[in-house]
Amino acid sequence: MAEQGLRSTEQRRLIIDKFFESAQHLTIDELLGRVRHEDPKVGYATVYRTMKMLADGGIAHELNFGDNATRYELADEEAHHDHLICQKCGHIIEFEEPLIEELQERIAARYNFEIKHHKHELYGNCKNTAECEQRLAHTGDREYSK
Amino acid sequence: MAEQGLRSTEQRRLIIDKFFESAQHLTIDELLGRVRHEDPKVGYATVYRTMKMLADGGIAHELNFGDNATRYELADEEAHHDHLICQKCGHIIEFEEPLIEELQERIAARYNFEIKHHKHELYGNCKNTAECEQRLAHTGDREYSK
DNA sequence: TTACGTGCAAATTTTTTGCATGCAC
DNA sequence: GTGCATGCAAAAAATTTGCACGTAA
Repeated sequence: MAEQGLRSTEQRRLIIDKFFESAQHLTIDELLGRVRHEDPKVGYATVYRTMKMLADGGIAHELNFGDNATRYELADEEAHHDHLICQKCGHIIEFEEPLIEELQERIAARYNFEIKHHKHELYGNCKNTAECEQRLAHTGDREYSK
Repeated sequence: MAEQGLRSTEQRRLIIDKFFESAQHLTIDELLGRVRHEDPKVGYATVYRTMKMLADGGIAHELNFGDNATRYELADEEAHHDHLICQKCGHIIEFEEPLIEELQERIAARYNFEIKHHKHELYGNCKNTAECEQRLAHTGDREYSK
């Protein structure tokens, strides 16, 4: 695990477990909710600190979809993906498109620029309204709101 | 101008003027700085409210490049563009790439999704280090910091 | 005149920090 | 035992809001 001068504490293990096992794209609130299910005494600061740690270490990515809530997803060394975000139900779909990645590189070259990372987010609506409304209803997914 | 039940006040005129004439991508702080050059009594709230108004009206776009500072740019009915952001000097380059837009639509179709808008940001560094450092030095561009 | 806009300060919201105490090593 | 980690509460930082007063229409 993460033994680069980092301590393996009860809380960190719990937070990381919940993060790994979860359906992706959790907010701090959602994550803390799940953590507190198991140990109600864990504080916000610890979750913030732990996730920052994972993000710094490249294990997690910070996401921000414009609803003032930072989300985290598990980083995947192999493949990069981007996101479709439904603005009605909040559903997030991941996509990969090598052609776009290649075009990006071409654009960077055009402007004499070196890309370190990128963010490509498509906002809109699910066309399958039934599924969308259903997801909207059962927002018990969140499990936690202050 | 904007006569849909909106009043044309001294402050709004000043803020909008400064916004329009500026080199794009201003933060609220930068914008307020320029406004206060002319009228030191203008408050944050007015700038926030005015820019929110422009954004709602589709005249300005809100941007967020991950340094906790919302930026605004003039919206262009005609052409959509995306951004390259240098993480050293903060320089922002705009680009257009119809092929990417088309690929996006294809992706949306694949997932039965309707795109309303999107965000495509390439983060990295200027390869022309000289220009980059120079920009970094002359950050008097900001003109205002609390 | 009359309602909308402004400035100020206080309230919110999200995230970070300081510090005494606790626990991993 | 020693120092990093935690929890709490306070601090920051960005944005929003309430309210008395000003002003465009």
